Amino acid sequence: MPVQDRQIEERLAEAGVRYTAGRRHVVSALERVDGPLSAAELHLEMGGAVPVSSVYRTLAVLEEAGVVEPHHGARGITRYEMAEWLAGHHHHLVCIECGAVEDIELPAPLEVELERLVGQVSSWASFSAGGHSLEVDGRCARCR
Amino acid sequence: MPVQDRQIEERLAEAGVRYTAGRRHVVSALERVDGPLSAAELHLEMGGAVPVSSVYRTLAVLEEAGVVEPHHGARGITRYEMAEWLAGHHHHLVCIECGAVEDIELPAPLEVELERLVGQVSSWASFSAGGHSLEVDGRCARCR
DNA sequence: GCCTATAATGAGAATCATTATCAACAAGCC
DNA sequence: GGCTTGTTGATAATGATTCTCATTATAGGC
Repeated sequence: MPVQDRQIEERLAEAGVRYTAGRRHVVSALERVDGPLSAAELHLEMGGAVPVSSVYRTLAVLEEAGVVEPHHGARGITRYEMAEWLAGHHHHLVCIECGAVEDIELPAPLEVELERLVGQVSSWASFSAGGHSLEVDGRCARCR
Repeated sequence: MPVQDRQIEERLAEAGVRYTAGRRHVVSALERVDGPLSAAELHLEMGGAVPVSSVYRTLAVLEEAGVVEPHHGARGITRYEMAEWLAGHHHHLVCIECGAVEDIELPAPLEVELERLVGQVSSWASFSAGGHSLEVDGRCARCR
């Protein structure tokens, strides 16, 4: 229904896959919550509507199509959130205790500097730079 | 022998643990290579001298004592490198393909800006900020 | 509407990094 | 020497993730 959904459907079509009910479920759960969610958390968030096994597969498909982005955290847990072009560019506060992640936006001037830097990095190193993300590590309110 | 080793020994003593041969092995392997290493990679780097099981335990001890820092990557793999106070502050190029990590240093002016920002963040969010790290994602030379 | 080819799903087994367990061992101390 | 406590190595257990495969849904062509 929302504009986003159209864009997602298109993106999936380009990738040659369907935008099925299960996949819509996962996407809308990710849109509902802000901050990345793991497969298990998504499974819960959807009240068990989609089995864990399918959540994993769906996330892989969505990642492949560039609809979601992974974020690797402590204890081998991978959390996903809507890709930058859908959710906007932002950075993360990561709790070193429980792995929870909060989104933050940088003041425009600093963001501009970062952009410029990332551009330079690409030429220094033999490295084709894509995105960038600033992670601030610390302890969240609950773990303090 | 090097100054570093003294500092590490002290740090471990403060934590109430010994700086044993196995632990020295792991530390020197981490110092030898630049960029973070996983338990398995360390095991190899040391030619199997220290069994994997002990590598994991050693890394946990070293992390607890603040001698090394973890870096969580794709496929649930955690890589470790010498802590900031031993290796200097730096940032990472992360290959989204193979998970390899290269270290980079930021130009001083940008680093200063970052420091300032991280300080502010701590007050905005109910979050006690510790370190920060900028991750630039892309494809490394080998995976290109 | 009905078939068929193909994509997608669910349940459970398999994999792989990591963690815990526990018996054997070493270091420091009386 | 014996005691206490920290450390190690081998192996079993755990937990997130991936794979497999039989079943089900979907899109097109008729």
